[in-house]
Amino acid sequence: MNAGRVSTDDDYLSYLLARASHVVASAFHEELRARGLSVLEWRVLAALSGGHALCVGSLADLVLAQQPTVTKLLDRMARSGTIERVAADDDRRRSMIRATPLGRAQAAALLARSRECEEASFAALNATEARLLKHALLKLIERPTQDRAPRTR
Amino acid sequence: MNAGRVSTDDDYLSYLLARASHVVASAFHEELRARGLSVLEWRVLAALSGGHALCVGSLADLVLAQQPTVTKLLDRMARSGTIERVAADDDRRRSMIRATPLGRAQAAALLARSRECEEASFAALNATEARLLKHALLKLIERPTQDRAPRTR
DNA sequence: CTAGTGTAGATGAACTTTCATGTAATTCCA
DNA sequence: TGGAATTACATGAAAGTTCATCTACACTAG
Repeated sequence: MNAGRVSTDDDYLSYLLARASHVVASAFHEELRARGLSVLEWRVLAALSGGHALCVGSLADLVLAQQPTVTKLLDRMARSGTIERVAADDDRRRSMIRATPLGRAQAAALLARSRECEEASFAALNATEARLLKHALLKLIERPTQDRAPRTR
Repeated sequence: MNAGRVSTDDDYLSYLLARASHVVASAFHEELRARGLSVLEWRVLAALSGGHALCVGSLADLVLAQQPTVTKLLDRMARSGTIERVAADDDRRRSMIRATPLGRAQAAALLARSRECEEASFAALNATEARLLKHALLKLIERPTQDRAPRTR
C-alpha cells in the first residue's frame, strides 16, 4: 500500500497530478496494451472517433505529444489501416487525418471500456468531490499560461 | 485559447488529469530543458534530495517509470556525476542510489524554481479549490486499485 | 543444507521519441 | 505584387524507452 509518498517530490501539485494521472490511467492502459495499442494511438483514435478530420498539429496538441512524434505515429497507424490522410482543400500544407471504419470500430470498443474505467476511478470520490475535481482541473487547463495557437481543424 | 477541447476524448477524468498535468508541468519542464535535464532526471534528483538512498525499484515507482528505463537513466546520471550507486549491505542484489553533492546542488536549485511554478499554478484556483483539489488527487492516488509492492528502501 | 520459487536489477534488440532542420505553402505588408 | 516572415508537416540521426530475458541473490520448506 502507499506506493509512493516521498519526502521531497511529494505534495507538489505537479507531482500529484502526474501520479494521479498515472494511477487513474493504469487500468485502462493495461487494456490498451492487451489489445496491442499504445496510449498515443488510443488518444488519436479517441480524438478522431467523432468522425471529423483533424490536422496533424491539432492532433499533436490533443494527444499531448509533439508534432514529429505524431507524424510518425500516424505513418504507422495509416499502415495498420486505422487512419487515413486526406489533403486539406483550403491549405495544401496540411494533411487532414480521419479514422477509417476500422479505426472507428476500435475506438468505439475502447470508448466503452474507457467509460467503465472512468466509473471505477470515481468510486474513490463522492459526487461533490468529483465535480469539484473536474472543475479545478478545467481551471488549471484553461489557464492562458503557455497557450499555443488555436489551430482547430 | 482553448488549446484542446475535443468532442470525444475530452471530459474524461483520465484525460483531464493528463492534460492538467501537462499544462501545469510545462513551464517547469521548459526550465529543466533549458538546463539540460530530462523530467525523469529531475524526478530522480528530487526523490533523492532528502539525502537518503533509495533502491532502483523504489525510484522507478516514484518517478513513474519502468525499471529498465530507470536503470539506464541512472547509468547516465552516474556518468554525469549527479548520483552514485552504493551496494546495499543487507541485500546484495540491490544497489542503493544516492545523490552526489553535485546532484544535491542541482536538486536544491530546481526545487526552489519548482516551488515558484507551483505557486503560479495555484494562482488559477482559490484556496478552497486548491485544498479540495489536492485532497481529491490524494484520494485517487491512494486507491488500492492496482497497487504495487511497497518496497521502500 | 539444498531445491524450488521469488525478487532486484542489468542487458540487448527492437521500437519510439526527440531535436534540429528541410521543404513547401501561406500570409503579411511595403 | 513580390520578397520576407511564418506556418504545416516531414525527415534523418541521435537519444531514450520498452520488452523479454538473464543473472545473481534471498527466502522458504522439506
